[in-house]
Amino acid sequence: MTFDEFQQLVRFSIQDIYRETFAENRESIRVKKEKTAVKNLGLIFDATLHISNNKGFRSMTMRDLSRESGLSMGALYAYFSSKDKLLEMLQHQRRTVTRRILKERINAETDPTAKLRTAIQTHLYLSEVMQPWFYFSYMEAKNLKNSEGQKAIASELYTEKIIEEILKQGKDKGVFEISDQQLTASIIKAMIQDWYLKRWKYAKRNVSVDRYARLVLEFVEAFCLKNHVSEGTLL
Amino acid sequence: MTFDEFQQLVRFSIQDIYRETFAENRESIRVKKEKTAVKNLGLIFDATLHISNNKGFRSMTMRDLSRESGLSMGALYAYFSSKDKLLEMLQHQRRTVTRRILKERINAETDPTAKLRTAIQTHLYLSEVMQPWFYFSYMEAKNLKNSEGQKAIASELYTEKIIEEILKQGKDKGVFEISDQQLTASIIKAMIQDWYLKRWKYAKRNVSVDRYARLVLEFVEAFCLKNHVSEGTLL
DNA sequence: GTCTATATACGGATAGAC
DNA sequence: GTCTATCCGTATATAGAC
Repeated sequence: MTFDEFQQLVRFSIQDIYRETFAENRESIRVKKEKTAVKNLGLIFDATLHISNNKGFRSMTMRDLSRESGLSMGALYAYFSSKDKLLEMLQHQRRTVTRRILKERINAETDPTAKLRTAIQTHLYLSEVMQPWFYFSYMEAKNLKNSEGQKAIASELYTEKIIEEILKQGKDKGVFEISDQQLTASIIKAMIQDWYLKRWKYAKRNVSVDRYARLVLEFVEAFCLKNHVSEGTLL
Repeated sequence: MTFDEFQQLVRFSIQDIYRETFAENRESIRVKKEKTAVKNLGLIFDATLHISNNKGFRSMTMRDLSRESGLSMGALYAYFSSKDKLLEMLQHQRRTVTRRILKERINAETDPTAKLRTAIQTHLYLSEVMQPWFYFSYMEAKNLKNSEGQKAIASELYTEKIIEEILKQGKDKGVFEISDQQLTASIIKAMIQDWYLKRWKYAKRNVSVDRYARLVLEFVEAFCLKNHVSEGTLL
């Protein structure tokens, strides 16, 4: 699977996220006309991610957000009740979408090597489409209050657990040779995360997501595959 | 080299950092008695790292810092002229120490495999001793203003460059088999960083830094070493 | 539905006593 | 060298006009 194929296959757009957000928050959002609401949620989210990812969510003032989104302070509060709620909404949407698509794609595969490859690629491709969201989620996770903070931790462990399970299956079937699935899964996750955490670096160097994915897979393959012969088996 | 050996070998303590900070900022620090100043810088840095790493530097108020450090607001400003300057001091010290020790340890080795092993271990061990500092540096990098922001980026690229150079040497000597040193170095760096970025996770699971280092080395070895035979060569 | 204007509080920084 | 008290700008959030 390449990034292009992924996009054709999954066919989801950031627009869908705005629509979904509106649907899930009909009660609290004071604007009732869907078309307006979805459009403005888009402006708000885009502006929030843009400003926050440059100087931090806490440093972004409501005046900043008002200026960049083109909506007045008053109008902004028709979409969320507080700045913290806005943070929660962004975090929630990112989590929901990730889980749904990851699950969907991995379940489409059967054998461990294919599952592992798909998990890694899908996660990378997803983070490519939603890079600002993933970066934001990671960087602002610790700024969340209690219950939301718990969800952020759970989310971090969620994808790791998925990889761990796949490694375990492969080990049981005798395909993988690993001593510690959990730690191995953690490290694989770290490699995946670097893609959206250091996006600026890779962009500057013209490293495409496909090239990055290939190298991660080569790394993982070299480490996990039994009787690994140079390359190709996992790719 | 194990973590214990590293500590014996390097013999540096966080106390040294406080002393160094005082020495480098004699002019701007209004407190002139070394003993008092070093003690209070310790209290200030510890409190800043503790609070910031839990809810972000921007969210930490001077009142928070005053409470946790045990110094009054007025006293705090005898050690730095503004909250931003405090951020800069922390970033600067972390960078300086890292560079000095990394350079020192790597230059002590000659052949590429030993250099690579030492680079990875030293970085991990350093980040173990100074975990709060490394975490802070990473998370607050984007909150820095222009010139300091540039330094943060340069610092990110610095260690990566070190690894890249080692990989290149090894490739030239025919020891490593890698197609893209730069991207490989990036990924190795990502694995190293995960150790201090997800410290809470590894602590909870009782993963020691030695165990983590071993796995990273196994990963790297599996990928880089020519005619890799199961294990042992790089370890 | 969206705007402007403003209430209210909180944060960084300092003055001046001890 | 350190403290308390306070100044003043700025931030979030809302009231009320349009």
